Amino acid sequence: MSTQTASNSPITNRRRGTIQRWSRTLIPTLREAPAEAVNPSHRLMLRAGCIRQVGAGVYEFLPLGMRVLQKVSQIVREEMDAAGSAEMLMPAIVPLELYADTKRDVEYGDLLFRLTDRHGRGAALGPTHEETVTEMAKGSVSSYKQLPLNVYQIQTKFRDEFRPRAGLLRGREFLMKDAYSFHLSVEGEGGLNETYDRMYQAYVNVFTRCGLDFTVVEAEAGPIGGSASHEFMVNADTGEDTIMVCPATGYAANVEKCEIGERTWSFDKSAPAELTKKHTPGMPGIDLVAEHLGVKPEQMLKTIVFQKVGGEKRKYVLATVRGDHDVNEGKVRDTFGFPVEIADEKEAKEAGFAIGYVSPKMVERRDDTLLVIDPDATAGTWATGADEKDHHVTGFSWSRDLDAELPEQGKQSGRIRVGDIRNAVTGDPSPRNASAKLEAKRGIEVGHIFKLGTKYADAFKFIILDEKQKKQTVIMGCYGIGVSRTVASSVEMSHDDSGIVWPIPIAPYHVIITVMDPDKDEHAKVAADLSEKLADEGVDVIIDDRKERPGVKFKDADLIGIPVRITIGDKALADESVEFKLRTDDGKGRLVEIAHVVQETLSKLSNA
RNA sequence: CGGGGUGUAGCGCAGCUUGGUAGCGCGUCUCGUUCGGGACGAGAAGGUCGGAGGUUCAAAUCCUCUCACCCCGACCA
Repeated sequence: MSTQTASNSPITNRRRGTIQRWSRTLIPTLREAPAEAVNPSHRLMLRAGCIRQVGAGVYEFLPLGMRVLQKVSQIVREEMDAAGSAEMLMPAIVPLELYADTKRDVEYGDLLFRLTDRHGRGAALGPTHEETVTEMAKGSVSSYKQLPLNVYQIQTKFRDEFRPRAGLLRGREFLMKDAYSFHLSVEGEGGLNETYDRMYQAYVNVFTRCGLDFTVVEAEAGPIGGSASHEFMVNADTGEDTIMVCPATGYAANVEKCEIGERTWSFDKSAPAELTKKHTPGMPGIDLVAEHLGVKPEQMLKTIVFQKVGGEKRKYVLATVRGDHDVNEGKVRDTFGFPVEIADEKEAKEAGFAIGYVSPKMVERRDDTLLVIDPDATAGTWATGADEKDHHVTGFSWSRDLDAELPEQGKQSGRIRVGDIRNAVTGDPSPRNASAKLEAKRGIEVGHIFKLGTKYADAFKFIILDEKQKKQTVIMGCYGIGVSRTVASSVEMSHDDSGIVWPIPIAPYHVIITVMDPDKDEHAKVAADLSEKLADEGVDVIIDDRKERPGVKFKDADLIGIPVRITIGDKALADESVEFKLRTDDGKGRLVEIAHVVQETLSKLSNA
């Protein structure tokens, strides 16, 4: 064992590496993964002894997993500090009174873990901390001279997800970095935009340093408008999110937000087929009906009933897209400029909508109803609902069968409009380059930056005087990174049949020294000497000193994914050498003279 | 919250239909032989069969209730 202390100097950041012995830490690797683990990251992190499940969506980090979590946290910390954010720590327990003004406890609903203390006072385990930090800032920032301000914390967050899944990817308890900034202006020096751009760059730095393959996408716009929100997505086929990418321009957006390039449209006047009513019992869904009628989903119209949010009288918005497309609520909202939500089924039925069998013709029967049609759902004849339970029609033509004024290109103002209201799909024209086509990819959201504006400052009446002695509501931004999710995403992105392949910057150890025979003094001595020298250079080393057969150690080394493996055995030692192998190399590695191993390791760790 | 499924040793599973002393593989411990990609032999430890109630001479097995976990969907600042 080393007698040296962990750090060489109290004032430099030069960090001495860690030396750990496998036999003296806890890395319970498994040959078989628990049956419930389906995702690669979940399976492999369990098998590699990184984590263990304690309850639904609740995991403990064992020493190996903890080291990765710490490495990611440290990178986040360094980049946040460098970008001018100051670390702090807020409580996990948030008194319910803090939500009194924002009503987010209601908004969150069951997602909030609630608790009651012995005095009957209500509190929540913080799912995020906008309220807490706004209250904190309001109480301690009283002058414009203290702004801009940017603070962050790395802390466990709690969300009682309906359905936790995929191990660390969607847990009910997870480690998150959340930052909050405060400003008096959006533009200019010290403004929100400046900090937002710095956070954007800091996030790019963080995920690049973590060795992740990621895409920054535009996300649902914030209240201030413009490109007010970005998500950082790790590229992985197993991701839950769909992102759309334009290969020509680099434009990338979450499918929920992705624009679609210009599409031509017209209301075809030809009507080759007659309008015929068909009995389609118990078939509200597109697929069933299409099969029953013998048409393809893309020959059908899908009409979704939305209702205006707020307002005294119910106002309905019909959104019609082609049967194989999905309506995008945000785009429907933007068409008429007021927020909408899917209509309450019971209420809509009472109002006369045959939910499941609705056709666009409902717009001509009701004055309180608007209609928006996707360009791809215009020309041609269609199968659609008959506005009557268990019935559909075929041969529907807009120009022949709708007794209402249809919009024309470039001239839209009435109750019926044509516009982009659906989710983009692969092959759609890019919004930035008419001749390029969008491609869909899968991603895992690991970071999200957001311009909040005055939402929280308004709620908390966080107002301070500017230098002209004018009252200004403070403008805020918030910036999140899912730290534990980042760890899991890395495994999703980087693994093979043998196990995890950690990127060097977040690997729990940089080097594993596999000692073939720990009982042999020579083996043990070379391992000890090498590890000390590597640690002096800042390299983290684990010595596999277990009395196991070589095959077991090799398999485990691959499973836990350490980037560099140094094997100490008789054959190599006879040549004053050890075997040197990268996790990504095949075979048993090549001989490197002991005198050159440190050099070789450093060079591989810094170049790879 | 809707649909489907599973709870038996640390992990993976069989046994349940047809009630009758709780089993297999891996792992763990001991001894021996082995020792460069998850060795072999012999022996051992380890389970109130998720929990509660019921039926029965007898329940892992049948019945009722309950809890937990997983998967699909809906949901996800």
